[in-house]
Amino acid sequence: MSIDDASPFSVKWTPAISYEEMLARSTPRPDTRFDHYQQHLHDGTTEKLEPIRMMPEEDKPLKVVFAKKETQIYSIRKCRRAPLITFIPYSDAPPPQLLVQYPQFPERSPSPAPEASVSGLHPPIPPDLPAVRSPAPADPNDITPEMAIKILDRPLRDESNPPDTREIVNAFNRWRMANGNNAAHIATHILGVNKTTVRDYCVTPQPWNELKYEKMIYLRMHNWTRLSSEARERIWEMDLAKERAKNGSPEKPKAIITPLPDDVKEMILNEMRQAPDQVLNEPYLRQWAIEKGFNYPPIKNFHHYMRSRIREGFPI
DNA sequence: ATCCAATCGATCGCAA
DNA sequence: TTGCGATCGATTGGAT
Repeated sequence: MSIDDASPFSVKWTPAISYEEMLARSTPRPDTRFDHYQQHLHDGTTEKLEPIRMMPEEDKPLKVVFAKKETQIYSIRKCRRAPLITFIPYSDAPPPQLLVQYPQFPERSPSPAPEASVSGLHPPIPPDLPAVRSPAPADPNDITPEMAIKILDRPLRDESNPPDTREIVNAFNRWRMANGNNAAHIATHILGVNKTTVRDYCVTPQPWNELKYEKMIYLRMHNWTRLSSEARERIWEMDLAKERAKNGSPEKPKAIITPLPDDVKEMILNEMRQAPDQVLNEPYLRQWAIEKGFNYPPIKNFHHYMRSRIREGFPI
């Protein structure tokens, strides 16, 4: 199947397999489901394009955005008059295999905001705001990188009634798995941190009121998932890493070092002693942190640090 | 000055 | 072959 189009790039797109076939594969690597797409250039050569996301929207054709690695982003939005991908009904549910990688967190019981927990006196406050309106302009095309930063960093309207961070992570993971899960781009440009850091903070999201400076990561996730898909589409193509590095951009919040309590350190060392020859791998540590109710990143750090000490001959 | 929490980023092995 | 998660050394800098 090939489709002629009148896009600004004047290319022809050749999907090698159908979308249904791609879905049937149910691969846990959604970003590779389109890896057979290529563009045919005027000079007769072809170039493989890497898909970077899918944009499912109700009652609309599926949008797929391609990127030619490290060069230019091609967006189907730019060539609406001739959709490059045939109309495909998109099921909202990601393939089940994807959920295995990002298990849903159980709902946390009532809001942990202690100072605002006077129930019965007031009607229930609606959970935060419905969608990010301001400072986003009506037309997403008007969003500038500077505005995008502000949109993503927009504080909660009501800090005393914070969202459940587990719901934030769930929503964010649903979005990323349904949209190609380009982890590196999401982390670097949308959230402004390394992808390893994002993964670590998605393991055991702490209650909003207990978050320190890393609140920024969850806030950006929160704001991102609540944007209109048009605004997301627009912001996605921006180099926000560059924008954040600019002079005048809001400074990255400084880390607040919180030493692990000694008893927690001792528990980790015990885990390590129980399997002296074996590597305590990250999936195990993650599960352990979840079960114990500890925040994962410091757990991982301490374990990592102790392992290097042990290699240097430090006894445990 | 030292410890080590927080973060980054290069590299590896695996699965598709 | 490719991209991902996992691994782990390196770096930064907060806390004492």
